[in-house]
Amino acid sequence: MAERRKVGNLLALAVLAALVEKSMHPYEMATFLKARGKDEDMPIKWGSLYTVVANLAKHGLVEAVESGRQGGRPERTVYRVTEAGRAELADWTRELVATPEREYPRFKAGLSVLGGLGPDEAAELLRRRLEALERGLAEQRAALDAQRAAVPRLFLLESEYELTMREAEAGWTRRLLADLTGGSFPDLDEWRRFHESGGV
Amino acid sequence: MAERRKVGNLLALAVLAALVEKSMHPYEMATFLKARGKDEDMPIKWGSLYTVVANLAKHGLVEAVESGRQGGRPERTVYRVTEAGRAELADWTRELVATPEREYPRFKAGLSVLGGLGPDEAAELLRRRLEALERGLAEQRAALDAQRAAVPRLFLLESEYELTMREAEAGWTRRLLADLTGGSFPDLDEWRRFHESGGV
DNA sequence: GGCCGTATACTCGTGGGCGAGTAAGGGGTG
DNA sequence: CACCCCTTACTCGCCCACGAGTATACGGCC
Repeated sequence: MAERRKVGNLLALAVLAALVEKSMHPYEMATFLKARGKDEDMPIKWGSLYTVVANLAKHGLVEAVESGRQGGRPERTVYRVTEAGRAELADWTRELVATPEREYPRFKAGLSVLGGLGPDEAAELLRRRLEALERGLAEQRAALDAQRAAVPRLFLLESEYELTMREAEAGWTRRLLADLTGGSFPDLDEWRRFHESGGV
Repeated sequence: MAERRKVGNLLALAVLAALVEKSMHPYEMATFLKARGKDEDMPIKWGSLYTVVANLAKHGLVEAVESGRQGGRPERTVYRVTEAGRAELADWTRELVATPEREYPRFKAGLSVLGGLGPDEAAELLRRRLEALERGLAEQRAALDAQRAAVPRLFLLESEYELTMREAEAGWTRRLLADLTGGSFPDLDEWRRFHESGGV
């Protein structure tokens, strides 16, 4: 296949996107990306920033442009995105948007081992999840509405998307819970018996 | 905070769940888990299996029970789950089910840098995603229906959940696409102009 | 009966990710 | 004017994940 991405960490995507707007030194990227709230969109670990920038440089996607020092502060290296970097950013974006990838949410892993617990505990856990989910939803909805006035929709797509997905999850959980407590879940007794005998 | 999980890799969760059913040696776990299709539920890399089992052993969650050889084959070490292992499995399951965690689907990352592309290309990419999504949905629905007859619902929850989420994603994408092509997306012209001037 | 492909069963090296550590300037306060 | 803490700006080193490699045996086919 088309050889794997030179730098796979999504933090690299954020860095490229930032450098397209303006050249920066790493620490500035961090504040810039935090201000933009990009760390809400991707699993960003700031400890990886310098490694990632170095890797981008190694592969010619960014390049050092200036390396001055101000006062006695540690030296700062300002980076600029290269043509190859722009191309990589565009290509990567295309891939991320056009190609749905198999995702592995942790909840799915949890569901797949849920049988090990009893049905009553399972229901209780789902209730807890649903509550947390609904609290979060209220917050997200409020935050989105607040931003709608100030920010163009283009920059709210991620939040819109996440909100929609969370709503779907809450809906599914609510239905499952109803089946479980309403008794319309099949083989409930078998599950309970199996667990009470094989369990702890 | 309650100190991080001893072994964090989700493959460890699958291994624990397998060993609760019966003691096994690592290679057998792999075939067992593949047969159960657990690699659909979690991002499992088989290259990590031996590392993960060793780590579980190191932390006392599983223990070696027998280490014989059959014929001239390489030595096989059979592992059994310990009491601590059972407890960890139950606790981990509870956490995964009851606590919604902030997830970072790659599509979200893609959306967050979509502005870098023009609106026309964006629409085209979304169209491609939607098509792929719908193809996948048809398959998943068929597979689920086929299993409904043979497998208790308890073991189909992960698939049900995933199906629901994918449907929600397809729905959102479809609506966004309609807004984009129907002209009801705000600031479309600004976006286009910005891109045509600042772009390549 | 010899050959080959596939299943069995691991081993190992590298490379990246990430947390924790470091160190100097600035500015506010008593 | 001395102290201290927060911000700026990185550096380092461990550890784990994972891909690629290895080695034997069994079964089937010609």
